[in-house]
Amino acid sequence: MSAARASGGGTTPGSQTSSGEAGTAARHGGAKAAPDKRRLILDAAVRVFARQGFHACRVADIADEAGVAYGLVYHYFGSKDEVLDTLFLERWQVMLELIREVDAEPLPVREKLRAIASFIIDSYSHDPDLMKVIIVEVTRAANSFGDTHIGTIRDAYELIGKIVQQAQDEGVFKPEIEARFAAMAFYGVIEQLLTGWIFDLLPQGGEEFERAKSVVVETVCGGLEVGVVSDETTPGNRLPR
Amino acid sequence: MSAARASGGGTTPGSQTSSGEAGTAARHGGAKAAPDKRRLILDAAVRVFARQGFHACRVADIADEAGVAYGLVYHYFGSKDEVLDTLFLERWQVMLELIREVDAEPLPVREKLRAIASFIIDSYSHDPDLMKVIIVEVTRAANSFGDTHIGTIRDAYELIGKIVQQAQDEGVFKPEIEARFAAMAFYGVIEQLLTGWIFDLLPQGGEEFERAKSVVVETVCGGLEVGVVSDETTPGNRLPR
DNA sequence: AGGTGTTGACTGACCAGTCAATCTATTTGG
DNA sequence: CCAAATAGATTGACTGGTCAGTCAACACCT
Repeated sequence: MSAARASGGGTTPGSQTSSGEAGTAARHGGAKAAPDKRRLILDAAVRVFARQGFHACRVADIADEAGVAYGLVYHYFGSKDEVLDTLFLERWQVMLELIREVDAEPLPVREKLRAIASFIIDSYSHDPDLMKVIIVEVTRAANSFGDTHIGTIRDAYELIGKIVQQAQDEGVFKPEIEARFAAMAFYGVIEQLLTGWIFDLLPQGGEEFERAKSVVVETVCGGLEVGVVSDETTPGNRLPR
Repeated sequence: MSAARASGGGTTPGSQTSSGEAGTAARHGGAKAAPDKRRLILDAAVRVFARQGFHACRVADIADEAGVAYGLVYHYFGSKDEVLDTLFLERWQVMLELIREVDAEPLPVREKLRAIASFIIDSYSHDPDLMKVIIVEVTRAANSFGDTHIGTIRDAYELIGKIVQQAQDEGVFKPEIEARFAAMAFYGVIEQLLTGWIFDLLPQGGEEFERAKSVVVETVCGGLEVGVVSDETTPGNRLPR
């Protein structure tokens, strides 16, 4: 939507600073090289949103966390909403790009889906707070933000759907499960795993993350590929009472 | 099977009277019971929360929608939060009950999981607004409500996990995918489908709902059952930049 | 001097929750 | 059989606090 706030600074959406405040030292010749306050505010916002939630936190909390004055937030962003918008779009755009790249390469479906799952899970592994904010405050917020960005979110589902569709055309995936549904299922498994980590319902760690990637691919592809016994004789539907 | 003896009105989605404490005035044995204002308020709240979101709506909106005075909301509920809490618990409790019942019966895993998926999807079909509110405002709200009810939510995941575990013990499901993960995957697929309907990303309707049930069971069970070749090797990792 | 970055006190709107008053039904007791 | 007493249900104006967003001034560069 509106946006256009995309700051002229050539920084690609993906190259965010990774919270690497290690280099507090001035790396810019002079002694007091001004740190990028805009970035500082964004990174602080991630932490605050993740900790308190978007609605529960005040703009002052973001400013405090970033160590800047209240008003500066409004110098760089038009509103509190815009801060969240920026965080979401910045990250989601990178993901869309990756999906498009993966899709373009000549790989078996499993590999493509694995690459996507890996990217999302690695994103979480790399910056859990950011992914938490995106999922909790945007992706699942049917009112407010989810509604605003629904188009962008949909793009991802459709791209994944295209990959599934292609696999069906090639005869690798069963045709009877609609591609759109399958895409949602695939994404749903990933998001639920992240949710499990976010809520501390599942153990976290490098090993778990790797295992999770396999779970996603195994589970979903296993159920979608042809040649598997499907003795499912569509039982009479049992409605829950 | 079916679990007919579900205490009280039953498991059918919706139409439950105020469950629990404040049954007060309602026990009018006669035909035309006085309108239960408490229930009226709860039902109105579902509509308002679904339409505007919990945070975006005012208590006055709920009162207006219910056609009662502002103060009456506080006569029946201690706070705005408590209204949402009540809605969530009321529904989630029914689901937990159903899962326990299903688990207790001697059925093949596929049937058990299908019964659970059916129940949730039928719940959505019967009262989309309520399910939207529960998913959007509670289940995925890591801060605020999600945090409050995390224990109750976890119960559901664990019960499903137990079902998967049992299937693994019986040799029906592969043992190498941890039951907890599989349970999350299963639930994730369902929730994502609901999300798709909520956001209007997937077509809705009786037929689609039935198809969805099959997708869930097919997809997840297909990937979890034994007898499938797992030629998965080499995780080619790709870190997000 | 002029521009960009930065500050934080201030304000105006908004809204959850309170409360005293009013209404309605049920019970008491005369 | 009715009136007064009691208890709960219902009303909506009001309050107290919160907070997003504004703005005038100040700092620092070129």
